[in-house]
Amino acid sequence: MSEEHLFSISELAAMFDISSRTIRYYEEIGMLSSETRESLTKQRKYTNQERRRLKMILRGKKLGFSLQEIKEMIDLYETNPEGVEEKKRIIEYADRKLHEINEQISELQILRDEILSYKERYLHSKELE
Amino acid sequence: MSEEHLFSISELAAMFDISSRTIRYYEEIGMLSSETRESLTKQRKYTNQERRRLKMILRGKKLGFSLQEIKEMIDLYETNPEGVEEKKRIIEYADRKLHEINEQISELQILRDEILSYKERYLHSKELE
DNA sequence: GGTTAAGTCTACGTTAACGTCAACTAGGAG
DNA sequence: CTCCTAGTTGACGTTAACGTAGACTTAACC
Repeated sequence: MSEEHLFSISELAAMFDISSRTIRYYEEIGMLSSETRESLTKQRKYTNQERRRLKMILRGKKLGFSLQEIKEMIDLYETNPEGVEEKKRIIEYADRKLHEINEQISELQILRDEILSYKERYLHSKELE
Repeated sequence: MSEEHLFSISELAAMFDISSRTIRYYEEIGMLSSETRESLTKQRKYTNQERRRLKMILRGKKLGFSLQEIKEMIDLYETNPEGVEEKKRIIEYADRKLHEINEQISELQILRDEILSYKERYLHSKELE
């Protein structure tokens, strides 16, 4: 519809501060598709859709998930399921992930509080100043 | 002081559901010390202190930190610093980590909300039932 | 006293997630 | 036409975080 801007590989790389190789690697393992190749040049072109996908991947990485886990999540996210069985499977997967994430959040909060109280104890020991 | 129970390597491994090799590896790279070796047998023995250290390492891993990052944090945690300069350095490090952790928490919350709303949309599409 | 269990050390193997390099192509800029 | 830039496809290299296998020791059990 809209005049969709297409990104080159190095544009995307610069945008997210990663290497082109990384992007090609994600394609290699099926996490990104460069549907749109400049037919003559064979150069990869990325849509906004693909850019968002990449962003999701990188967020996942920042959160400590492996590329495989991220792939599962995104694939699920983009599949629309056939039949009740698969729907159930997806819901269960989502619930498992939600549980994981909640645990991760509360452990991070604990860690944060530990660091905070450590820092406080630390600031109040003025022997050296 | 107290009759401290000493753990064997496989006790610890079972306790945290990891391999003995993993524990030896952590020692190899200086993240764990088996101070106390059974002098005759040369077998590693771990104190409660070491057990807690291991627990911290595994928590760090669950949260997506690399062993190196975890090492830095724990080392800092267990160092008591010499001089004002080092104190400042440690406080700054703590603040950076706190910032990182807060970001990670809020990104996880966003991810959680996304999954939740995805799941909701999903549950309310009854076409297939 | 022979076997089994638990541990030790050395050392090579493995997987994920890229880095790096070489050889090639296609499109402008001068 | 020549050079430069940006991109392409192999293919081999690298690092973290262990796995695995072999050869040996010590304690324990029958």
